[in-house]
Amino acid sequence: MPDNKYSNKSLEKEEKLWLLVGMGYTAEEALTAMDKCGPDTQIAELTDFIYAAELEKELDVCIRELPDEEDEKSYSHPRNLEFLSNKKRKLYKDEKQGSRGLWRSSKKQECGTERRIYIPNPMIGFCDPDESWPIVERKLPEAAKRLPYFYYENVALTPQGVWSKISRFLYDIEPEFVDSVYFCACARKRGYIHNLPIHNRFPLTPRPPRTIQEAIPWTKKWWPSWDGRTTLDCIHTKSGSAKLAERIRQALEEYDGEPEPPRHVQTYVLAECRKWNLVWVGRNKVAPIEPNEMEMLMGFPRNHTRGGGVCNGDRYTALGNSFQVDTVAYHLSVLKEQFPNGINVLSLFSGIGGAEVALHRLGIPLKNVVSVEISEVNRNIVRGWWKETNQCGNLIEIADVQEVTWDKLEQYVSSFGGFDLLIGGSPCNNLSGRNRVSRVGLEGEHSSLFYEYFRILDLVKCIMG
DNA sequence: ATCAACATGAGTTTTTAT
DNA sequence: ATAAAAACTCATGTTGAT
Repeated sequence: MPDNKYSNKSLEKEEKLWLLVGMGYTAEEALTAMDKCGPDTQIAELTDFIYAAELEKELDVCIRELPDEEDEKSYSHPRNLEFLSNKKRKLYKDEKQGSRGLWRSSKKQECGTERRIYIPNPMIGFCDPDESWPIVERKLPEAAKRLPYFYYENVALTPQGVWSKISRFLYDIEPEFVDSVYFCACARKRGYIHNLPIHNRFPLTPRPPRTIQEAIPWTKKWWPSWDGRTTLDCIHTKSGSAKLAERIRQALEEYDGEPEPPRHVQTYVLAECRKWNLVWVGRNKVAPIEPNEMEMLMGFPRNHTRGGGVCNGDRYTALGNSFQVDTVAYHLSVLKEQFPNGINVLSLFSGIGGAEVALHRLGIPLKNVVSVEISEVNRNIVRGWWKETNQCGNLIEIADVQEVTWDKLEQYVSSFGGFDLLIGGSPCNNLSGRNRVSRVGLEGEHSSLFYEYFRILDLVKCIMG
């Protein structure tokens, strides 16, 4: 019986080894890395180490083959070689900065085993939100059917190979890519990996507005005819500057006497409005949407993130990082008839409680919710909501995913009989297109916390049998 | 097939204000 | 000192033309 597999220190090593082998490394590579890096090294660091070793081996091959190599496009082109050397140096100097892009592209040709993930267009997911029946039949792998229900989320448009890797970890389940613009008035292109049934889904009611004009009607008065937007782009964590709004106002005022500004001014203004999700709040006046409006668009109750010492900057950050509630609730709606007496939830990277709010709005009673969230401000928001909505169940708060250990989980499972749903989206900082500085992929400083999601899912699976 | 032009991001770093 | 505002950014996929 593998009951105590994780409970003592010497066997933690076995878990890490198993994890790394699951990631596609050889046992030899994994053992060497664990040997050299020490027993307390995190998975992301170990993968970086293996990557660096791999790269060095590749480099040696390149250098040896250089005299014969004439092809300009080859990796042994002097410029690329210089790049590789820099990269290698950088990796050894700063192990956090590991980017696997090059490794993937050169490796792919070699073995060609990486399953390609196709992102659908339109990004509608498995079901049309106006129907309860799937538009595609999906075959869930057998292993995935034996797990507790889980739901994982991240940005859809990642660097290459990220989703195929996430999918490989999460039991080869095909991601469901959905743009929340089919549920509300703002875009939100996200991928979801889950083992929930997909028949008999239903949307939250009332259905949220689907256009800017319905969602923020008072902007209609000032909306110029040449701004054809009917929906907003993705809501993110920062808002446009007042200086920009001022520049736009000045650019437009020059043409006040004319029916509309010239083409090039329209193009400039529209590009900035799209980039920063600006709306029309007065004559020639644009402004970023406000936190209350973001709450409404994202499906949260009014003032969900307001008050209790939460400043505006925190509200923008928290809301920009959150689930779109209607979208997630549509996927979770299938749980309602299965759990009429309520569910136990393990919520990782909870943020402002998008999952909890979605379940609550579906009318699914929350029995025990273990909520893991690093930000104190966000934990306060969730706790405030929990009290305000008079929840009958227990809310257990944990600050750091690393504190979620075998012992703690086993204790929860024995006290309330197991988790019915594990839900969460791991950080996308190193995956998002907004990031021009450290979009280094899944192994990045923040995004590698995905492996914590996987670790905890795997623990829950083992504990619950 | 190939290519350029275009659309689109749950961001990070530096400077300024309080 | 900390918080807000402003400045600074590019990989990736689509489209439509040769």
